[in-house]
Amino acid sequence: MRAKASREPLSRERVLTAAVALVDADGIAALTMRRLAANLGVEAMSLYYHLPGKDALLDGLVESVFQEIGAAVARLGPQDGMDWRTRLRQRFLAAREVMLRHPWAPGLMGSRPTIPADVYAYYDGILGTLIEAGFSYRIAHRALHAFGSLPFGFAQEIFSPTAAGGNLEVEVTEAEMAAMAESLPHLTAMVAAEIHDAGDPTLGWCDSQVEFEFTLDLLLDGLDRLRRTSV
Amino acid sequence: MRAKASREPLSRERVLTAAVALVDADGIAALTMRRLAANLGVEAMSLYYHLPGKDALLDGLVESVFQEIGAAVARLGPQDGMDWRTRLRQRFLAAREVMLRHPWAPGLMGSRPTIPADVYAYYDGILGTLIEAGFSYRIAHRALHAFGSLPFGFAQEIFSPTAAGGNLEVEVTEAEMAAMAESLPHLTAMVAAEIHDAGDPTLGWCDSQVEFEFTLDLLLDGLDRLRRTSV
DNA sequence: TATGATTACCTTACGCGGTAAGGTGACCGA
DNA sequence: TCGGTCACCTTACCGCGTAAGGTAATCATA
Repeated sequence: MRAKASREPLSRERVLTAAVALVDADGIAALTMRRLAANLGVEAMSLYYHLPGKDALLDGLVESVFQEIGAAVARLGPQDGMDWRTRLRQRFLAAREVMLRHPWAPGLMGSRPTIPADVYAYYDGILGTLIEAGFSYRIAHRALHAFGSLPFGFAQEIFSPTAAGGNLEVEVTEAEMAAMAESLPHLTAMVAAEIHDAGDPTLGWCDSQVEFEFTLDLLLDGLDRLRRTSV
Repeated sequence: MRAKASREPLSRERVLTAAVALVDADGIAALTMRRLAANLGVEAMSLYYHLPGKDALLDGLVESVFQEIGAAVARLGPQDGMDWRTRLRQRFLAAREVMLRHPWAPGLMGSRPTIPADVYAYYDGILGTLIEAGFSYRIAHRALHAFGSLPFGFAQEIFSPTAAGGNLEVEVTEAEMAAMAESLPHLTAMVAAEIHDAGDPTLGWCDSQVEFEFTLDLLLDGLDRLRRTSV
């Protein structure tokens, strides 16, 4: 603790923390060098002393999220006795909780051209679990692909209203409803059958915890069956 | 055919066609109003007569891709005799061929806040196939979510090098390789076991036709099993 | 045939974005 | 004491999307 720290000096870490806070609060579009600097009580160009540029800032954001996932997974503790399904399930669900705190993360990750080093380590752990469970490398490799974005705690929905903060509330008149029922008979029937009474606003469009776990288990079941038949 | 068309007039369609061509050639980042206009032999502001703005242009790009998918699916012809699995499989694979022609499309779709109307119609067809096959609306609904991006012909990979045209060729020294083997034992073992000798450059990272079909069949198998047991 | 409206495109200009270049003062080891 | 490094700032540039308004050709109508 400094005696008279008239202002705490900047650092890559402080910049990234502020950036995460800014994006959590106002969305990814609000993240500009000038605005981030202002939030830190500094001029825009000062950020360049700690980060090479905007791209590095975005990469740093992704890095932060993965560190948060890493910490969440670490908090699960040792999982020696568990079977592979439970272990992967816990991992993915832990990651999901992190993503729910940062709805902008999926979209950002998808738009980044580089893969953070942490991700490789993360995947290595998943792969280790699969191999240990008796999967061949070939099947394990395909399993990783099949999982897609589940290891990161979200099911990738193509159009995620959260991305741009768009309003989900679409106003539908009665006439439009009737037209919809005609042109989209199955969808309207499904909505009617499900009613799908709102509730938990989660990640993407309609991506609730239930959907997430359904997909997860569907894949885990299928893989387990493969494992038992083909060794 | 006009007698002396000194210059074919612009139109929303012509603009979108040029935009698709531009993005196919130079990537999504190269799509600016000025550059697109220049390609059409016109000033930037002239585009605004045919499109409200850049967002509408991007929406138009997505729309174009979906129309291409629609056309590809239509070319499959009537599928009356087929079972549901084959029908969905054909649909998804047809969509995939379109996506392979436009590698920028997945990323663009993911970043758009709105859902084109065509998509609803497309999903309605898929849903109809599922219901006809005997699925309940509940399971069919979950199946739609489980499919994720497969109906659009791509498996969503989190980090797609195609998005920003990043170079995949990572140079790895021998020392780095050794360090990797230590920190990522399973991944290096898998790569060694698979060798995975390059070949077909497709959509995302390592997303080859084989991976795509593996995931697809894994989900279809799992759903079929659900269908037989629960109904 | 004259004229006013409409169409399709252009000119100018603004604010905001990232960032290159180069300063400036505080601190620090020699 | 004094050069050097550190941490931050000032200024400026270019490219972006686009608001506001202009203009020439075309067309409908009287």
